[in-house]
Amino acid sequence: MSAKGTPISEATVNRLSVYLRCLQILEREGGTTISSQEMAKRFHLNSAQIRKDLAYFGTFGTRGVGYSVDNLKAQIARLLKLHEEKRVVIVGAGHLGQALADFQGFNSGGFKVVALFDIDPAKTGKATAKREIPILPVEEMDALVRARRVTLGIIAVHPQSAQEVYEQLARAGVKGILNFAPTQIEERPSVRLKAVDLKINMETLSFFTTA
Amino acid sequence: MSAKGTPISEATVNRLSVYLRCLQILEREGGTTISSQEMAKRFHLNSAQIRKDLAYFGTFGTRGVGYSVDNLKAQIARLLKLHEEKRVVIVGAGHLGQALADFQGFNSGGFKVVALFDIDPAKTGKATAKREIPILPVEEMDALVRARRVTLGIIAVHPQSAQEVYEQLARAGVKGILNFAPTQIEERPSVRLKAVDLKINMETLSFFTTA
DNA sequence: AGTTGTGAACCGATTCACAGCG
DNA sequence: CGCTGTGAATCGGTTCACAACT
Repeated sequence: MSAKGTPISEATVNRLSVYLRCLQILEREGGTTISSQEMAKRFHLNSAQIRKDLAYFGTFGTRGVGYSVDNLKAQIARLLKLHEEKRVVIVGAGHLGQALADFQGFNSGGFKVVALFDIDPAKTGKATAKREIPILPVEEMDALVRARRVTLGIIAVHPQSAQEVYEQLARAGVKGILNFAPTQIEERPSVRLKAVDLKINMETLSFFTTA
Repeated sequence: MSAKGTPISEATVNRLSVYLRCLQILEREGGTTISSQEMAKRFHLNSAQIRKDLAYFGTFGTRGVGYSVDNLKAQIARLLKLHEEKRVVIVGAGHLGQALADFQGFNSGGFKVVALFDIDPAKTGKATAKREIPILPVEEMDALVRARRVTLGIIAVHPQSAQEVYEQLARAGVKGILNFAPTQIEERPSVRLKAVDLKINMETLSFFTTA
């Protein structure tokens, strides 16, 4: 069963990403084969859930043996569409935007940050410290997104500008947007939005904190 | 029913935080009373869910009328334990750590970042740009956490050091930790851990992105 | 009349347990 | 024999729909 039968939940996809990371660790350790059981024990996961998550997408294991680390890693990367480089732009070149631009996780394993944008002329014309990613004026965003076929955008601006930046990114043609501004964005159907709301995370942590 | 009957889910608590933000907007607009119905429509929520979420904690509304914006805001803030200032330390004074230290959301509404820590002597001894939060050597962390009764910690270091920082923060006595390092941390029961895994978020976004 | 607070129904996701296969 | 893949059972969270109340 290769894809279109079941609607895949976000929880399942998050776990695929976790599995991918586990497999990378196993590979670095020289492992070649792993069972769902072993993997579950090693990384505090549930073996039935691993098997079920994978089964949504196909059959990747060998009964009586387990999974080939190498192969499963490649398969999951393909499922997550990380097999070919996805280009990313970030809007907002404050500390957060610069941190994200230089973040290893956004510049490896299928992602590449091609530019940062800002309205402040004091920030533009430079490049980030670590990876020397260019910081450009927002006016150039649309053209660059089209020219470089950028598919992902990150919003790292103040909440007041987040909606406007969302529209601009959507118009330019990105397919997915990660929003770090602590505000609710009015969505368009054509662009997938995912919010990383730090304030909500912090407040939830506060709740579960016992005196 | 004030608290101990039902185990509250993280999803419910996340929504409390959302409700709080909505109420702040309503208050700024001068609203004094709101029904779950109106609030749901205004902010794309579900009215039954609002009522049920609140009902886990008590009865806050008036039948036939709705909720007092002011009162409900105060009640939710209390539930989230934001009624008195919670102090926060951040470990890792890279761009991410500095962005978080100066983030408005971590310096208002019940939170206050008291210090950033780093091992790099080139970074310590200074302060952040916007809020002038002091950057100190990690050796001073334990003492400061104890002295200032810091209850929350944020890990903004490289994944290799995350586990060690977790232990240090736990030993110093913080009650909750937000982890930004893209790695699985081995937890202690005494400290609540919440991970904000940017790589996983990005990969999940990639999955749901249609070519 | 209008809205809350809530038991019941529903729905999706997780876990169990085993048949099927290597 | 061991492990995968999966239907069935279970669990938890969301939504419905209405009785209770102002």
